[in-house]
Amino acid sequence: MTENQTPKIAVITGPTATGKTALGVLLAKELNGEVVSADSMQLYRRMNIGTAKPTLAEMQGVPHHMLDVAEPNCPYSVARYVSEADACVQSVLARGHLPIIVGGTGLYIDSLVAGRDFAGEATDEKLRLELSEKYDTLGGEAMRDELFKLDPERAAKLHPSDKKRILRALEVFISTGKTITEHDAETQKKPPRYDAAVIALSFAERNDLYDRIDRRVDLMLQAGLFDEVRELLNSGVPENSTAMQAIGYKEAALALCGEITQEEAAERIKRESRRYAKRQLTWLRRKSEIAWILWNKTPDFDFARRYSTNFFSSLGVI
RNA sequence: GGAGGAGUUCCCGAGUGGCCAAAGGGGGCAGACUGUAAAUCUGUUAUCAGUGAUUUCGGUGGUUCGAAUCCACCCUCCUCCA
Repeated sequence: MTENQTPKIAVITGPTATGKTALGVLLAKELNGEVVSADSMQLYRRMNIGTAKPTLAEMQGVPHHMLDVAEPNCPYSVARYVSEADACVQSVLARGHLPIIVGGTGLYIDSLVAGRDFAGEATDEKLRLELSEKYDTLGGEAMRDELFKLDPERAAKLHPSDKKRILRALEVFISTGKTITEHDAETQKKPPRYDAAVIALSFAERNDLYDRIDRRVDLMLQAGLFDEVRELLNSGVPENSTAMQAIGYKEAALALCGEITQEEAAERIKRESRRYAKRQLTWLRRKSEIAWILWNKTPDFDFARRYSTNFFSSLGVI
């Protein structure tokens, strides 16, 4: 009786280092699922240690999608993620399996679930560069004023320093003739692509999360993060590529070229990871429909498995 | 033992009589977020109270209408001479 309903899928998210990968595999095994990763950095090939990408052993035979789908020297985007990940989800559904979205990139998950459209076809690098130079010479106020004439609604929401968003809003208008506000309104009108049951993992105490992050960074360092980054750099991945903006990678790159010590790099990686986790929490906290599992000191996967299963079945996902 | 120098709010660090709860940076906390999102941007950061009050600038006294800023003594640290 539910043939034409919005497909139901499961989502496991949460800040970094909370056990999403492990829980995803556990649930996939139990619920006949396949994992679709929602991680903006794990999708790059040859970036394994620093992204905490699941190893073959950790995957335990569970199919994982959206891992290793791009070269580190090519830019990726939400738009591309949505179309590729959506194809994966569809194929999982076609196989009669449960798609389990696992990852911490909030924007990717939201966009995939909503089936969001993005304005414009491909990015026009030349236009982007032009706008960027204009911004740098004229300043944020002037550029925001310019946007105000085209799209006052969006301009009012943006801070003059918010270069990326001001430029994107301008870029959308120039390349499509429509304001980004109009685009947003249109895509918001569409019904969600999927009916997602979202579980978020975190720790009851912020300090426990932070301790875990620190410990994991130490493990990454021991596992050879610096070597991994050196290889990427040697293979010609530019330092300003999107992939190299990943936490752990940019700091390691600085240490490798001697700008900072390895100790300093290690500290920065920890600090940036903690901050990242905080931003992830900010993103997730405003979503009311999320079911949170808050670890007490250390993950309890047996509890999480039962809790998640109950939650999914109560929502008719399984 | 002698001669200099320094101790500032979570940290670094400016501040030499009122405009100082104290620049700036870091860190923390909070927020935003629709084609770079592990990115980017913003706000806030002594305490209590709704424009006010209270406690801060190593310690204790003092000068002054008024001190982080001046004086005395004390404590701690650094450099140099012995």
